[in-house]
Amino acid sequence: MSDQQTDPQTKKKVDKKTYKKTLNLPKSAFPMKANLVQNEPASLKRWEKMGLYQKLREQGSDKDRYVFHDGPPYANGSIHLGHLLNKVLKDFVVRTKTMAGYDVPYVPGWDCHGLPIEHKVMQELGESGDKSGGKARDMKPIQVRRKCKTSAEKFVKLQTGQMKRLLTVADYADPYLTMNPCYEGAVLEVFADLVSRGVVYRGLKPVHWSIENQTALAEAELEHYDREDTSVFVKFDRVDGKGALMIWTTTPWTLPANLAVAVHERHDYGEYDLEGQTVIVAVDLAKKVLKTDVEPKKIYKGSDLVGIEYTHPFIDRVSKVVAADYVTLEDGTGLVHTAPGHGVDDYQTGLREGLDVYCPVRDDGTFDDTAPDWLHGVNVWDANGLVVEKLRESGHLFHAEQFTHSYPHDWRGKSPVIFRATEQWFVDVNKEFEVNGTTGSMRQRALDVTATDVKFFPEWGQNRMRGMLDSRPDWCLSRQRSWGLPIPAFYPPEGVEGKPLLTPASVQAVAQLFREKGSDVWFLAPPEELLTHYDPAGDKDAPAWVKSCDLGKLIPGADIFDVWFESGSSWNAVMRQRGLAKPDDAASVADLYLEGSDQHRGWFQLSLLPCLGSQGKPPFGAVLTHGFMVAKDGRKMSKSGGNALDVDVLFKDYGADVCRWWVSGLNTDNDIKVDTEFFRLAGEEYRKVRNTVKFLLSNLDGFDFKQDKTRFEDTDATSIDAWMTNQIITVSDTVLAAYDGFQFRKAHEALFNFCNDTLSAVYLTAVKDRLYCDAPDSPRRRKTQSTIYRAATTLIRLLAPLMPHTADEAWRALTGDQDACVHLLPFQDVDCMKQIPFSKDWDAVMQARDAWLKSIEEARQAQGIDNPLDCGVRVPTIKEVDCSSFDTTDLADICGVSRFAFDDSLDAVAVDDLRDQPRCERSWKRDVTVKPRSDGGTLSDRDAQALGL
RNA sequence: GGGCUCAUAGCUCAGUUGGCAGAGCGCACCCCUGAUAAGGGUGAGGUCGCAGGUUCAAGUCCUGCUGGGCCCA
Repeated sequence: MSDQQTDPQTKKKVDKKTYKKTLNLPKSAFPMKANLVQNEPASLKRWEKMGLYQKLREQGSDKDRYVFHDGPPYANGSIHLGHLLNKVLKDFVVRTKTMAGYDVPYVPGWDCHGLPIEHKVMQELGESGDKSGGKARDMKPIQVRRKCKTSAEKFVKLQTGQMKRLLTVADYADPYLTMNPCYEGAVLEVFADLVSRGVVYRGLKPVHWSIENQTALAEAELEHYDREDTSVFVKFDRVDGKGALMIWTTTPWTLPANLAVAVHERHDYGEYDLEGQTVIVAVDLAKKVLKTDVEPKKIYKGSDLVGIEYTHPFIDRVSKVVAADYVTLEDGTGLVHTAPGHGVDDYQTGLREGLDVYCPVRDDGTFDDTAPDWLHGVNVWDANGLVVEKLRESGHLFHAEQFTHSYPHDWRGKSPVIFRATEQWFVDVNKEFEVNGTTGSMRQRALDVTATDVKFFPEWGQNRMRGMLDSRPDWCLSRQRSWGLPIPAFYPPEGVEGKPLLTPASVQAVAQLFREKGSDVWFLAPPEELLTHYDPAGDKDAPAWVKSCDLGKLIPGADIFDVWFESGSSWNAVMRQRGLAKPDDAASVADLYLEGSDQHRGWFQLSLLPCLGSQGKPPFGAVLTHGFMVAKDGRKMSKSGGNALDVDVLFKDYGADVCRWWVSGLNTDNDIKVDTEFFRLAGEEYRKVRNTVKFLLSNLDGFDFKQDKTRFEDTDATSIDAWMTNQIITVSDTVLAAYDGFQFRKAHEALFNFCNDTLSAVYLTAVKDRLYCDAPDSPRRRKTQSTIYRAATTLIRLLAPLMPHTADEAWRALTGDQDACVHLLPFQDVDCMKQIPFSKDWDAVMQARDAWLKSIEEARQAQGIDNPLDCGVRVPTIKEVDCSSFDTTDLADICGVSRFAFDDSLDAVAVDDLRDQPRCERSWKRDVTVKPRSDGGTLSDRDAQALGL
């Protein structure tokens, strides 16, 4: 623009520009645009280069330790939203406890063994076969295990990258993997402790059994196809001669193993006349079963029937009616044939009622010699017809029909499977044992610590845990698979009778070997080598046969552990082994476990039981749980439902700090609704916070806190800066208390309101005038900058656990030091700010401000005044407040007007139109001191002074 | 079917021991243009899932129901 211009319009613009150059406008290297997608990976690299995790450990060496233990996700697939939530919450804990002054080592881990990996590997190999030869089903366990290990390693690597991308701080250089030799050894040591307590036993349990492959199958190895079977209605004669009980079954071959009839205590049952005999059937099913409209002669509750005795239709045996709450009125007769050796429900009922787990069917699917003669050696499918014929002959068959239903089949052989009781290893949860001078069963100990020693967040976790402990059966530890930790049992050679070898010493011996060589050795080495560290002569617990037997003749068991036993021993395999646990005399091994609420039954309970068995105390002092992700409509989220969000896409679209900010704002106690819209909203909040931080920083340009900070005098108690300082103290106290109680949402809310309202809408808007227009080094401006500095240092540190990249970026801008790192610092100590005088009258003044603003708005609308700076206000004095001690410039600034005065004669706010008053060309205020100055401009005293006029 | 749990403004949620329904976002209207892909002000919005009950008084306590979620069966 040319200086030659003489047009008055243009000249005015030139003048404006001239004054603009004299202002102290905000200036900062901290950009408004975050560009998280590019800049977050750079932060990651910076932290890795400086060795942040190691530095924190060095700094923490003299601090109290907070023992937080990571539960291992399964090393399969990419991380999903549930992992994102879980890992971010854990990182909040790690970072807030660290900044609160604790040493918080945090070892991430992965669950590497187990069926899902083995299943997937088998499927991948199944059809085409492996290059090294042989199809999946012909592969040896060791070959399968090698494939599984490779798969687990691949996903550990993938997930590590994703978790790092979430900006979580953890010992990623040395994570724990449940398949590592030292981990495996440590699990067996826990097992050895349980063996020494006498709670490990071998018993019967029904499992899905493939007759074709003569093996147990897991749920995931089943495929369901339609199959035609004979369903039968059978009459069981009552011992008291008062008629019969009518049962229904689709598996007549299981009738030889019938040991009970189950009814529901609350259902109604009726006595009906049937072909001259009295039969009992559920009232609601009578018409369907009996195909008549007859009314019952008498009606009973199920509970009335419990205890009635009946005789087996073709075996000389008397059994009883029992109660079971799984009995429904959808199919059958409401009276359920119960064979504990052939069904899971039946088994549970049998356990409760003290029935035998009777299974007359052998591995090959044929009946053994405990079954009636006419069934010996007959396979179960052929037995169906024989049983029906037998019932028909004896008059116990009421009705039989062909019927098609969905039935489980072996996923490899495609043949139908059966339920069959097999021998498995169990932990007895009711057997009392002694440890550390206390006596009690695992169940009782678990209930006791749940009731008194362990804290639950939210509190209802306690009820949930108790309910599950109350009803849990013995823990079945064994699985018939390849990819897992072998149960180190040895069986006697053929021809030798005796219990398997499984003693504390023998388990310890194998533990030592696994530590040295890994559990693969179980599948490779001969038994005498597996027992290298074992001395039968020195083992008082060893079965007699072992002492006189060549160790090389022993038969190593083929079972592996339930993976839950492995992850449930992590308190030992990770925390104790690495010296990270609380002291031995502490009430728990770790302070905190934090997982989804599904883990009440899973990892929490299955860590609690082994730890109580081994150590006599719980693994955790507190249990923190979060809910599950659901779609926007509150429905379950799933890949197959097509409503799942991909975390990699979220990183790309929003960045980790925005995702983390979103998590911090959630109520995680219950279900969590997810939608991309919510990430967009979190992004908008993030920008608000970021921009507030930017504005703080940009008004500290050229300000050095050490040199330029201003002392507050007693008379400053009513200054706007004193008010702001008090707000800083309040938000710090609020947020730190929230962090301490894991209430991240509360911290999020307090931080957002602090940025959005306290800083942006009130304080920063009010002090803009003095920051821009006062002389750069004026005491008033320096006092405000001192306050802004205190706000920045406090706020950035409080934000650091939630948005580590952004806080770090802001911290480097604040200090001007590119090597500074906020994550090595504690939270700002605000106690020193409490020295600054503060007037309690501010509460009343700020409350009055709301009313003042409302009046100003109304007056502006009524009088057609656009700009609030064209207003002056006079307000009544506030009751119980020494109004004269307040600076009217501060009060004008918090209202955004040019003039402010208290006027005792008023009873309402008076708003004056100042448009006819001179306006300062520099500050745009219509102050009483505005007049023409020597430079030709019209300025207020303050502005003239700032310019040296 | 059972255990635990949830339902408050369009959205996300606060609502201690019963005592006049709150916040943020969004929306509407307005201002500012010296935080500018920013900033500020004002305002509208709710039969507290449904039906009973206890009480002077219920979002809050009790019972039942409906619809979600986790874990079991």
